[in-house]
Amino acid sequence: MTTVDATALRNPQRPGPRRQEVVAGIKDYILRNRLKPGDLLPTEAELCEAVGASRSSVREAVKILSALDIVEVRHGHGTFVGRMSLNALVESLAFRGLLSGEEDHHVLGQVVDVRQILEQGLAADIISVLDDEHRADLSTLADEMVDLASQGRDFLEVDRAFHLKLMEPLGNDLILQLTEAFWQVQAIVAPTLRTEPEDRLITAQRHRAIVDAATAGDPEALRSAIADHYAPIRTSIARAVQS
Amino acid sequence: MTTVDATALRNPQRPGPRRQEVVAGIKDYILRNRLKPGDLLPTEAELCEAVGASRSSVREAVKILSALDIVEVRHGHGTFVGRMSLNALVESLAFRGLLSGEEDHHVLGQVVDVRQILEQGLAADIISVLDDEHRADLSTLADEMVDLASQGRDFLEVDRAFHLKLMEPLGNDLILQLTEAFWQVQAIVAPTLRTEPEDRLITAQRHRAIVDAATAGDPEALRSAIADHYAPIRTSIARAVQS
DNA sequence: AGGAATTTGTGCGTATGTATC
DNA sequence: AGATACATACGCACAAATTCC
Repeated sequence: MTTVDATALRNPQRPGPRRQEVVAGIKDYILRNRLKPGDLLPTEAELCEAVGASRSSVREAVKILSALDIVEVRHGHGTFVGRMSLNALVESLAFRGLLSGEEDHHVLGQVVDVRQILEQGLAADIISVLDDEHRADLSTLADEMVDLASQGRDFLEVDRAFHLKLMEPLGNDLILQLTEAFWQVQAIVAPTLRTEPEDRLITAQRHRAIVDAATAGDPEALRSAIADHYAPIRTSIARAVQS
Repeated sequence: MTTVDATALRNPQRPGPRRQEVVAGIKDYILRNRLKPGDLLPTEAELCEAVGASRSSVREAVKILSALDIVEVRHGHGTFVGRMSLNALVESLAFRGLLSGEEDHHVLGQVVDVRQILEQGLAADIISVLDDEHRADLSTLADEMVDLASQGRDFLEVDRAFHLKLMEPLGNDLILQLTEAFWQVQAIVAPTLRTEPEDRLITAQRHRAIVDAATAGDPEALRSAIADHYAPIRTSIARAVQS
């Protein structure tokens, strides 16, 4: 036998375009066989035979599924079930932001809004699940950010780690991935703004304030600290819109 | 002349796979020419010539971009700039939910968590921007839901309209689209649960309570009403996990 | 109404690059 | 290092859908 049984893929006559039948067929195949991320799929040739379509159609369908991270293609190796990450959300939103940017940065502003809403909305939960270890980690990250910022260096990766660490103890993968996704969108779109070095230092220090408020256990103070943390980029956006 | 000038697409030697160069090239083309959603792109043949790739590669690249709704292909008509909706998020998340479902519904649970967090996190803002017209609309929708539920009929579309209406006055397109996206994911994944008719009636009535709390202008009461509204589906999920 | 032109959709054959054993 | 299996890329021919004359 080959890699897997590919005969369970055939689906009766569906009206739509060929390529979309293949997309649905591959999805059905994954569901029917209870495949998990990382599992191997049939080869292109086997998929062709199974669904009765040509390589072109199968390839285009696989490309659509890979764009959604439903499958993952490794050149010369095979096609595997993907991790269904939110990369597609990042790609789509980031491009929308780049397209609307350059003049009016309203998409970037909306992303900042959502990030703030999520973190503020979770303030009470964050406090209630925060333990000493996470608090220490956050504190270290905040200190690193202030150090880097005071040296005039950027602290992108530390900032990313901080916001992920803040959400981590909640134990909700989706929230973690949304946090990551919106952070990435902002990281891609924000460079179209010119940011003042002073603002960067202020932003770094505001992370320190977030840790302090969380440590104090005051949800209202934490919500304020989070809002303050996003204030510099909001003013940057407002400044860019005026000019 | 043809549709547009396609000669501004060429991009010098990039290391990656051919198809990905084409993806980047088409993105650059859209950005460089400041195209907006709905604008026409060059034909496949023109794109091939512009980027120096074969039609197969161009087509696969276009399919990737169409999966992200960055472009939209209309058979026999042409390729256009897409609306960059969050369909990709829905597809990816919904499939993840279907894959994890059938036994443990933890993805569905996380989606419910996020929906609740967003609505609760925005409770105060919702109250502060709510005007009489929106309140009346929400009230009508809630009544419709109770009517339908008491007749044993489903009220999917009304439910969708209600949650969108709740977010609408905030004036943030992204929040609106995220609300829509998560609602759709839940609508796709939730049918793998068997829901009791009683729960549906209770859910309908809880929308009435949300409107009342928002009208009263009490943020804390609104947050409670929102949490209560998601309680039935949470118990359905918990019940399914046990069995 | 009808048919030609344009554009995307599909199928197939072949050659090449790449990873694994 | 060689062999095998696989995805990648290219080019052409024809089908299907849409538009326009």
